[in-house]
Amino acid sequence: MIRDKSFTSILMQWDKNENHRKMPWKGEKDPYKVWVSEIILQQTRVEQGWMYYERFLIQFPDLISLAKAKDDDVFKLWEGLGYYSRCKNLIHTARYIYDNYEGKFPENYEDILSLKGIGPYTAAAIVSFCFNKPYAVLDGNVFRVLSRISGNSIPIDSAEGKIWYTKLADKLLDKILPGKYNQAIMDFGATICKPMLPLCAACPANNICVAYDKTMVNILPVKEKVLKKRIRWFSYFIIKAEGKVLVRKRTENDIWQNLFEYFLIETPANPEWDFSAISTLFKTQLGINHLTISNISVAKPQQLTHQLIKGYFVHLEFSSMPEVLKSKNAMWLTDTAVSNLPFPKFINEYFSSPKSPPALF
DNA sequence: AACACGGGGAT
DNA sequence: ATCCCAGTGTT
Repeated sequence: MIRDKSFTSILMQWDKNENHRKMPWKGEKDPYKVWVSEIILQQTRVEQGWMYYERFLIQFPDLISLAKAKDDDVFKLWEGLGYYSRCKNLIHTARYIYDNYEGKFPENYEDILSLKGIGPYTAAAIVSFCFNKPYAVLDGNVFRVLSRISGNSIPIDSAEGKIWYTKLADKLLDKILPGKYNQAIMDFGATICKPMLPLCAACPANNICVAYDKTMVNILPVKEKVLKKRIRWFSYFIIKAEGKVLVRKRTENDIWQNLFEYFLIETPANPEWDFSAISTLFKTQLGINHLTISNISVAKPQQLTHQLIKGYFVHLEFSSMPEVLKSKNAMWLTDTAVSNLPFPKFINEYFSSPKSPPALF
């Protein structure tokens, strides 16, 4: 077992003298801003979230402005950041605090933990950073640092591991300066005790680090869960009629919930569309005699955490809006209206990347 | 307890 | 290719 006190004092000493990491939200005490930063940073690299944080606070500088915002405007700011349920919960919780706490962010750990989108990590971060309360954060950085200094190979994603690391984190927390300590251990994990190629030779804690002593640094922390992946085939039909295009909001319980998309046909395998097959499909399904396919492109595949999305983009032109395409969430919109809506990267990529020449069959 | 949820950067 | 990132909600 490691000598608890020494790690804490080593870390605080390192933070005071050698930690030069700077971030826009560091030292922030406004719980609204800290909350926004922590939600943005969930499972997201600091560098990736940085600009999103700054843009978010310009448009929604306080909780009131967020509570009164339109959903799609907030999602537009979140566009491209991923994990869109974070955005949904952010809106929901802003309105909840506005309605139930008179717009003032709660300061009690349990109250904060009960809010949608806020789990143990984010609640601990908010109360320690803003109110200096003694709650230890436990994120990917902390798991890694604690696993290595203790030399523990219990999987960090097992139930047993979570309990064990929670206890150790609570024990090592600096109870006088919990906010400083929490910030320090995450900075330390991000800059010294990195996942790959950690800077062990320069590490101020290498003399008490069990993993370093036993040359186990490269195998810790241990994870037990293996990611399952699947391929999905999305064929998008960009259907235009009377100067407008068919768009719908993704409301189903699936990826990209609350983002928008074009008319989608998902197939269990590569559909290998060609002009004739698509024409037949639409003529039979829609009872339409005439349609024009102006273009078919192969989509750039997109790798998500559990899924690989592949597919096609097909442009169709109708002389008038087909009745059968007026479904529940479907809307016919102008290009201007469409440009203000949030879309998945899979779709934005298609429109932003040069397609010369179009990848035809 | 197991699983889904995005996108990007490093190795 | 693979891993992992200032995790959380759902089933």
